[in-house]
Amino acid sequence: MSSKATIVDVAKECGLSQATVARVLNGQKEIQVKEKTRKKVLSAAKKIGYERNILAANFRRQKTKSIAISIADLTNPFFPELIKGIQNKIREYGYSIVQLNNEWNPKIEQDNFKYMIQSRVAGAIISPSHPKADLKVLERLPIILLTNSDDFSGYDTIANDSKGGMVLALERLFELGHRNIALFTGGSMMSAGSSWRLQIMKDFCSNRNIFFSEDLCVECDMSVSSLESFSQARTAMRKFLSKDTPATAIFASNDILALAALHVANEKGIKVPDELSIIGMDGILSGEISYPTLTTVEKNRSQIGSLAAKSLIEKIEAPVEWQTKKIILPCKLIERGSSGPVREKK
Amino acid sequence: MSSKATIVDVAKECGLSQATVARVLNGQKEIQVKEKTRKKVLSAAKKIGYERNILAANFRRQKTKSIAISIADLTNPFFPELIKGIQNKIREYGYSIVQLNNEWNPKIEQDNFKYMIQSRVAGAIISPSHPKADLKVLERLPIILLTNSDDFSGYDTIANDSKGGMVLALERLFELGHRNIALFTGGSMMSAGSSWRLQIMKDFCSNRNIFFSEDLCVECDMSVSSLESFSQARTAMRKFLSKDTPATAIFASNDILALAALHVANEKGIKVPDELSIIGMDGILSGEISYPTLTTVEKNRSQIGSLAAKSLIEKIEAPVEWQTKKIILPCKLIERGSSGPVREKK
DNA sequence: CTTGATTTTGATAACGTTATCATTTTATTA
DNA sequence: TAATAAAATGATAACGTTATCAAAATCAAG
Repeated sequence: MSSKATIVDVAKECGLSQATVARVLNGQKEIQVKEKTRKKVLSAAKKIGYERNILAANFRRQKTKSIAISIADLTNPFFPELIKGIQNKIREYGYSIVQLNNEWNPKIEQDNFKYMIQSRVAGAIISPSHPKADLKVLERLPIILLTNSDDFSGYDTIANDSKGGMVLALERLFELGHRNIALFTGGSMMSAGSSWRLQIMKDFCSNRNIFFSEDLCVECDMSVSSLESFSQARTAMRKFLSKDTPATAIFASNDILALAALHVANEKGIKVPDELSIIGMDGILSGEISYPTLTTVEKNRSQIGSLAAKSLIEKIEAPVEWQTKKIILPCKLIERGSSGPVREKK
Repeated sequence: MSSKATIVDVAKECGLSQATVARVLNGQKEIQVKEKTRKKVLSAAKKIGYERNILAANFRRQKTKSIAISIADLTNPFFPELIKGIQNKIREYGYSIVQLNNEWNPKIEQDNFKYMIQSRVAGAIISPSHPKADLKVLERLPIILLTNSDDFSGYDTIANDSKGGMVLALERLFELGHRNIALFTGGSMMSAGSSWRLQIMKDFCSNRNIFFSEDLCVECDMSVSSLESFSQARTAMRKFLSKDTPATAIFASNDILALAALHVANEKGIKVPDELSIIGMDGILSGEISYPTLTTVEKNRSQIGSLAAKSLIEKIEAPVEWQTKKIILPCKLIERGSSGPVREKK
């Protein structure tokens, strides 16, 4: 009986009607109930050990206060902070999180979408794991996508301005005197071969009239575990160095790649930043504790999470019409130990 | 109407009874229904776009297929892999995850426990954020604790053998010729001042008749963000070095501390491992990509997650009696770049 | 065929809350 | 104080499934 007490039992206990008891106990706005009866109900509830049955409440309302988070891989250092941001925000509104990973598997991702619908989550924050993710199933569900890919026009999206961030890094390197900048990109299913990065690089170099060739460009796969892409990137870096390209700086499209480059540089006795500057992108923990610490273009994941959550809840609770929003947050260049002015080589 | 079709509608559509339709659609064991009617139902369901209402099903059964995960801080590098392990296991059984963080706040933790009860999760995997966490609320709920603290006797627990792991590291250092080993401990609310580590250290040294003094012992707070404890540990390391203690090796009770020591060593031009060996504990990503890479006593978080999930599901679905289990998994010493034989100083 | 056992289907009552009214009590005003 | 408005409470019908039992259809064996 301990966990089975219902509002009916409470009503019996305190001699009030079920309806009144419900009004006191269902945590809604504190409307129309006398202080005296409220106390009566509360003490009766406590006495018989009543615990609210959220299952029944959700069922009756035909909606939950859960929001789903769909991502590829939680061990990607990008996500935990993001989720933390989401969590801290939604706690204020009384929502909770259903965590759905798909391990880059489109089938699982699709199943997760279906689950969202069937379990009547209130909304979802989705980091699509491939560009053609089929969101049609989610038609009526309020969702926010974490992407700035053009493949998802018509949806609400939040993401950092990766392009702007990249330019930020390149400009700073230019300012520091670097005229031979290599580009390390992490292609993934989402970024369609990173071609836009290459384009930005080309534009940047031709605008400033500095040298660039495809030899300065290294590509690695990111649709794998962080460790694996680190390993791939190290191999790529070694190969890159063996070609003796005259780069004085490297811009890497994420911190894992940058740290791999840094690692190999340390290994080969190349002084960073004196002989080689390295700038990454993301702002993960490992970059803050590496030696030297990694200069990076930070994406404020906590802020993205928080904004995504806020936006989503607004959308969920929006009375009628909702204007599709695309939020693009600026990146921030964080200068740490791995970048500096260009110097004469050796 | 699109998302509102119920089994009653499906029944009407195919001219069968509600009960029969339910039998086909509720995903239970495929018992007693003719292939012909099954097909009829399925096609009718598809035709009118029926989506199962898990809310109603859960309500009627008075139970869910969700399991809660309660941890302090998702951005602690320890957890994402753990959760991944859990997720991969429970997917097989059709369960999903409700993610509850408490930011080391006992009040939030307690609220989360209450939420678990009220929302009728099937079970929970809990990493208690302080030793006196009040688990009485969870009385009837199947739970598995991720701890090997003595404060939780009577509960099912799974954890790594930290003590054994520590001895593993010390023994290896001894083998490598180290006779002056410093101890960096990360105290947290959970480990009650790390006194047991100190005890092990003392025992180890006296058994092998090597020098140890409390001067070789450094303590930092871990109940904060990883970055913050990294910073604290760096300060502690600098102070430690300034005392010119003759340590040739450091054992740190977690990787963040070890990486902080490594960082400062790099900074001061101390060659690791030639002049100083460093061994950490946990096996986080940052230690795999640092320079040099970090030797560490690995806790297999993915395995713990997977075992915890398996155990929990067994417990949930156990017919009657359940024998309390305490699982302690051995740690594994992973030798990487930060440890080596002792050498003459300078 | 008939009988009895077995499989398949049907009818219907829950599950515990919230929502909608109707009713009673209390407060306000003339 | 009566009349009216407002606030507080009560009665009761859903919500969409699953579980239980009863009824019908099918099968097996004599």
